[in-house]
Amino acid sequence: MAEPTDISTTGRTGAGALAHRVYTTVREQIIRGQYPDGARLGEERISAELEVSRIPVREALVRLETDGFVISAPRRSAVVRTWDARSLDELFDVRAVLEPGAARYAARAVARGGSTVALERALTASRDSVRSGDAYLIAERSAAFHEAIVTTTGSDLLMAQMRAISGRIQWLFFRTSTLDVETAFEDHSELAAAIASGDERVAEALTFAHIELDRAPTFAALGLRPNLAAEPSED
Amino acid sequence: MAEPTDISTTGRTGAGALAHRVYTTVREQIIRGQYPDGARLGEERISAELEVSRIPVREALVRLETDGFVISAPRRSAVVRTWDARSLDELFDVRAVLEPGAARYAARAVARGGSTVALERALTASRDSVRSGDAYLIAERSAAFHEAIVTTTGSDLLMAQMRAISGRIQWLFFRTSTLDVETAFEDHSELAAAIASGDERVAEALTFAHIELDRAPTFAALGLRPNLAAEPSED
DNA sequence: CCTAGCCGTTCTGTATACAGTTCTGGGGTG
DNA sequence: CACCCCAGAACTGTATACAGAACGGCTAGG
Repeated sequence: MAEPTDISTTGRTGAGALAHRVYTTVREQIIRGQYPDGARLGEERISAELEVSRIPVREALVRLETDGFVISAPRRSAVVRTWDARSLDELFDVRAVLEPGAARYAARAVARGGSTVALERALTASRDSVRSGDAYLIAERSAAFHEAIVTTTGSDLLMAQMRAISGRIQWLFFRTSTLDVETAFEDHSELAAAIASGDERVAEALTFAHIELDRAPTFAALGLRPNLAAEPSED
Repeated sequence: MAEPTDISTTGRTGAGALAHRVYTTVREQIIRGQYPDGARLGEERISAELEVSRIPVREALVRLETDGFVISAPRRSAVVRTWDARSLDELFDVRAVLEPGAARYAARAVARGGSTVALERALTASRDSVRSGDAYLIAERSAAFHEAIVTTTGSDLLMAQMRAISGRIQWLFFRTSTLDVETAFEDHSELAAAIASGDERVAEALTFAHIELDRAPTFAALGLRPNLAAEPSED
């Protein structure tokens, strides 16, 4: 069963299908690291590769920019985004704000009779991916689980906010797939249970901890150092 | 002193200027309520009115959709968004998650030596707008103040998250300009002081209270009832 | 050998054109 | 009188075309 691709155009052939296909293709290639960091993504080249005109490519590039995969300046080619410690810290900061709050609302929604099927399905899919050992799939499903938490809140707007960073999260998970995926899955399992229990504070706290405890290992795996402006650096 | 319009294209003539102009124009018209709710925004009609081709109009409509001003389905004209109690509640939910967190990071940034000039400037501009009595200006400056809190964090990503809902906030402020703007300004003043003091918890708590205490009056001013799913409705 | 300025190439920004789909109004029928 | 069907109109999705700006290499000068 094809899950709705949320974005304006579903996967079916027809309206917006081309832009969507371009978006999906380039997005996966970037996540997989097929393009070197900072690679230029000329509209014409992409349109030639995927055999569409430049119009759908333009629309895809706009979405890729809002998703943080490329950076584009006026009159200049879009380039694959390069990540530094600061951007990564910002991502964790936003996650630390958004996801715990979402978990809180999710628990509240469950306590009020909301469904947890999305959460359970995402957890199951995540478990299967771990067993498969496919790093890309694991990253995709893991990011999808975090999205499912927000889905459980039932808020479209919160979901939109989450989607805005979900791509970055998936990218991150793929790049840090050397980390212990088993433990990560157990964390997710606990998290889902907490939300399903309906306890807002536990769900919120656990989500916050899950994210913050992942910050240091992620930086380590990427060979970066957290930009803790707290300690005055002696540069 | 033209403040940088943040988005890819600055206000200056040149690249992206047309799309930006279309975006700004239509956006203001929607906020001011020039279009009836649900009005259809045909690409061709807009392009004719503003004397540009459909291409910049398309790009503007995409941005207007992400900002929540219009809703568009494939092969159908974009329509001005109609707001209901649920969407409004979702907006307040997201604000209650995002803005307190932002205030916390803002206070932290200040405590670590970050600048508060953006905050102070926004506060001053807000005060001036209140004195002017121009409802649109008040709404604009008030929304800008909330953005300034996020600016103070120094996080581009957090700022992007805030911008995604900033338009909705401005729309809301304009529609509820019957509320006591003096009190709102005093709230903002307190908020700025709390952030400037560098106390994370106070800044966070005050922001949360400011938002939540505004929820009920906003609904009342719009003639809606909060969608408190807590109480089982007898429909 | 290195640096600065100029020119060609490449690419984006925008306009125009066409095909397919959706909406709307009128006419016909139960 | 109400409902359904159909044809024309309107609109979006996509392709192609052209103008102007940015980038890269080449040449000239120190």
